[in-house]
Amino acid sequence: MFPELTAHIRKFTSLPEGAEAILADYLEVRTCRKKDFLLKAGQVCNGNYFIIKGCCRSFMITEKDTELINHFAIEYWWITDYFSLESQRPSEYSIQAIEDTECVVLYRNCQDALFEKLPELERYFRIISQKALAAALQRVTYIFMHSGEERYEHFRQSFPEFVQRVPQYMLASYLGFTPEFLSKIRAKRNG
Amino acid sequence: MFPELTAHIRKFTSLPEGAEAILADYLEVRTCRKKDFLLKAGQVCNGNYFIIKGCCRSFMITEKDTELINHFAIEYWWITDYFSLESQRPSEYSIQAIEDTECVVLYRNCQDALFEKLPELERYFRIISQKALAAALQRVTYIFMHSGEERYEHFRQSFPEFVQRVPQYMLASYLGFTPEFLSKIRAKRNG
DNA sequence: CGCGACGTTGATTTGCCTCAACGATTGTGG
DNA sequence: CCACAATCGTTGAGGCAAATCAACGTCGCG
Repeated sequence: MFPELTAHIRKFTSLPEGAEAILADYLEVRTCRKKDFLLKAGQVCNGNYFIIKGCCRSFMITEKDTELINHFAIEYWWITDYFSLESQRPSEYSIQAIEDTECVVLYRNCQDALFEKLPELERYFRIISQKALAAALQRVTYIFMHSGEERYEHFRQSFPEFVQRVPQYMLASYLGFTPEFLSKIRAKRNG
Repeated sequence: MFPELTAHIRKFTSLPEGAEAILADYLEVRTCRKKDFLLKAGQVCNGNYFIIKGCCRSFMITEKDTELINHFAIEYWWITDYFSLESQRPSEYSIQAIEDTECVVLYRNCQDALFEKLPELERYFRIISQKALAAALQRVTYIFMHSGEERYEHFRQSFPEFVQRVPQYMLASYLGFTPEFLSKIRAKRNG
């Protein structure tokens, strides 16, 4: 049913016979077009989204009315706001497709029942959350240790294909500086 | 056996009869004095530490030979390096007590067996990891949205008692600026 | 075609760092 | 118990990375 997702789960834990059928009962596929929102700031987040094809971003609006991207997700990544999802309080973030996107949704109101039927998923989400947490902590230290130019260079070398997929102003936002500054970095490299 | 820990677990999930006895089989208490290391950079991290009393920090050494703190933990917080713990590869971080500290240790080589006996712990660690992940992502956006002065002010108001517990140069490191700069912020507030 | 979104470039400003010198406090060995 | 060193915090001068603001070129799309 969801071959990409089950393959991803099996990277981290085993699944019993018949797991696919159970997953099919509790998960949904959702498609959305570029610029559609999976979550709008102010709403309660009610789903966790696993990208099969496409690309999404999570961002918030700053006091100065500019967007600040705190997360991208491409194929085989989950994206959600865990704060809002678990507390069921309004989210400060929006999640938006930046390409036409197809994803598997685990809705919050199905989650507990699914975990009861398939306890291996607790383990799966524990492991990927711990990995994501380690990466997020690492990101903070990386930000403090390196200049904007170094961060861009590092990101470009780590995800060369991804840099082509998103507009520059989004990259700049994710990396924590202005589009003008990114433009100047690029000019210097090529000059 | 570990009343602080079981109370913490029960905040997030239920525990069966006899859970305390099982936990007692798999967990250890460890005490260490100020400046002792729970993990040194270069070693493989083999435990996850739940602080009962005291305070620890996790930090790395930058290229310029200065410390960069990426995490504090006080009473009822877990601290570890999940990257090293799960991959069993050498850690880039050190974890050190900054007060005399007493903690409960879950060693990596006991973890799987314990989770098998007490599957509720998978759920517990999933939930607290997701919360910590949300907080870490939030921290990045907060860093990008606010000046050093605003970050200090926000931290001070959020954790007034904690600001008293740690030396200023550690706070400055955690907040991502120099001790000199923190000193100037404080001078301005009091002036 | 014309408008809005995106990227570029330059001039100016600013938040924070670096370096250096100097008190205050702590702790440690003689 | 004192002397001295090490650690920690403060203050000031000068410098740099990156922001801000503004103007302009280009492309895609309704």
